[in-house]
Amino acid sequence: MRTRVRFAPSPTGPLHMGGVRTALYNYLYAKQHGGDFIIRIEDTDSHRFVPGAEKYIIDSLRWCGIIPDEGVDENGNVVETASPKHPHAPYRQSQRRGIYRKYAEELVAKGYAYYAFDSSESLENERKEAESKGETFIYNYESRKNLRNSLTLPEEEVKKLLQETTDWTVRFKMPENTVVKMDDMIRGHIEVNTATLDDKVLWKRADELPTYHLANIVDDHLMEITEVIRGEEWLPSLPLHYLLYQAFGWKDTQPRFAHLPLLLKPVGNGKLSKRDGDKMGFPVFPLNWLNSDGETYHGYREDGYFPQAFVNMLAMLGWNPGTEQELFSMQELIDSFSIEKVSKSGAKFNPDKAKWYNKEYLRMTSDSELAEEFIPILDENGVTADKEKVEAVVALIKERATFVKDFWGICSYLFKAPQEYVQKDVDKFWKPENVGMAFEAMENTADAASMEEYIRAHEMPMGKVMNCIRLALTGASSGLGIADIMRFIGRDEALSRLKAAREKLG
RNA sequence: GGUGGGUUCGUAUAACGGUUAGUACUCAAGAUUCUCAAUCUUGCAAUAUGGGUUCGAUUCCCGUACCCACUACCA
Repeated sequence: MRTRVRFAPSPTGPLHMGGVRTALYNYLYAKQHGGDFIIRIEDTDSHRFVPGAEKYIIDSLRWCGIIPDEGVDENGNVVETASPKHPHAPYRQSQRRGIYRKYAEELVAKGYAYYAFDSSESLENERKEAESKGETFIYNYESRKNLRNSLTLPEEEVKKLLQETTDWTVRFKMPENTVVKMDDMIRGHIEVNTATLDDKVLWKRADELPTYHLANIVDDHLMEITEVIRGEEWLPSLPLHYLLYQAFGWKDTQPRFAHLPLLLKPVGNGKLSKRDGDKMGFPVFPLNWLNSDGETYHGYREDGYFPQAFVNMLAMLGWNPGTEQELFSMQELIDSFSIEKVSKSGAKFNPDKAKWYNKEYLRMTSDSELAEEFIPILDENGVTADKEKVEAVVALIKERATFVKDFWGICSYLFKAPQEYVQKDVDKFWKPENVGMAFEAMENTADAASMEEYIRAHEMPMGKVMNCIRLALTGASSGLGIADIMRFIGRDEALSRLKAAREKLG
């Protein structure tokens, strides 16, 4: 049987990095098994729909190199009409609404579900009432006996209500006392007694849409999904899903399940939320996202991360191959991924490690590619330089940077004379005797190499003289080697910077 | 509250019941260099807790503590 997995996001906002990781693990699993990775948009909650979220999700996955085989076309659009490549279209549940009702009614006919006529207000009242007594209201085998549904109302009235009202739902008739035995690819065997579960709504007449549970099971079945890999927040509804497969008689083709651990905040307790990023200065989202109230949330892409670094970091958050390898290309991830080695506990996200990954990828990127990314930044700073020269600069500085955007700050003095000098360094190195020696050494030599020889030959203090020169050339006493700097700016420019410094600093 | 899941250095994790409990990030020190960064070396630092099973438990079982999720006509 061909492996088919799906990523089924809800377009209720930007996809955060935890969601990207879920998609990634699905993708890796599919590719490793030579199967299909499918995208399905679960937009059965019309109230929470956020415009742009669907496109954001697909764009994010594309940026990460997570390309769906089915559900989304080459242009990044969700497929709406069936074709050989996308036989299960449409892939948006709101556009599949016609198919779910009959499945809901099939369950009612078989006695696995029933019609419920309680209004949301009356249920709200039940909840409040229970709460005031310190109890929790649950719609289950006990309470349904006293509520308005097709189990309690006379058949005549049920028929009438079904036809004349639109405020009813189909609820799953949770067995009263049955142990559901389940298996999870990550967590192993799990058992739950149905006595603690409630009668979940499966389908709503009001908008003629299924809820997550029904849509999910029906679509996974119709789309021939073989493994469901999703977040841990779904583990509590796994018994319901098992029971639904059983009720439909789809037990033999039921997918296997894997529930991924959550991504947690770097410090403190709780799961990673979009606010954490702003508070602690790291992105939570793959791409920038502009909120409806004008607020922008940072994305890894815009903050300067390489998509491969982001993906690599994400892959290692909750999974590792059991070896000491940390750097993986997408293909290597595909080859070595295994769902059994995914850890069971939530992982605190570590922003430092994310930066480390980017630094490693920066080093692995060729000077030529980095130069191409750097040239526009040089442009912005009013510098035009030919690519060959930029490549040479990049080669010198790439080990000192984490992001390409760091480059300018590290090497601007190779293109422009410093406008100001770091006071602390001035105090330390700009002393009359040092300045005198610096001038003597530079004026009497033609290049950096001979200058260094001269300093040595005349037994001048190398550190003091060089740092004095560096201060004049770069504006600070830290940075590249003097020889490297002078190779780029030339001896004459160096001398003129020395003179300029003497004018400004005395 | 109830149900389910989880718990190895600060963080991510490794260790098919037998290891001086390993690695990476962070941090600190040293080496190196004209400075800084990089690099190299070294160091700090963990099996939540109490029982049990076993010759032997980080690993298996039970209790406790703590953390997380779920408990909607949301996903």
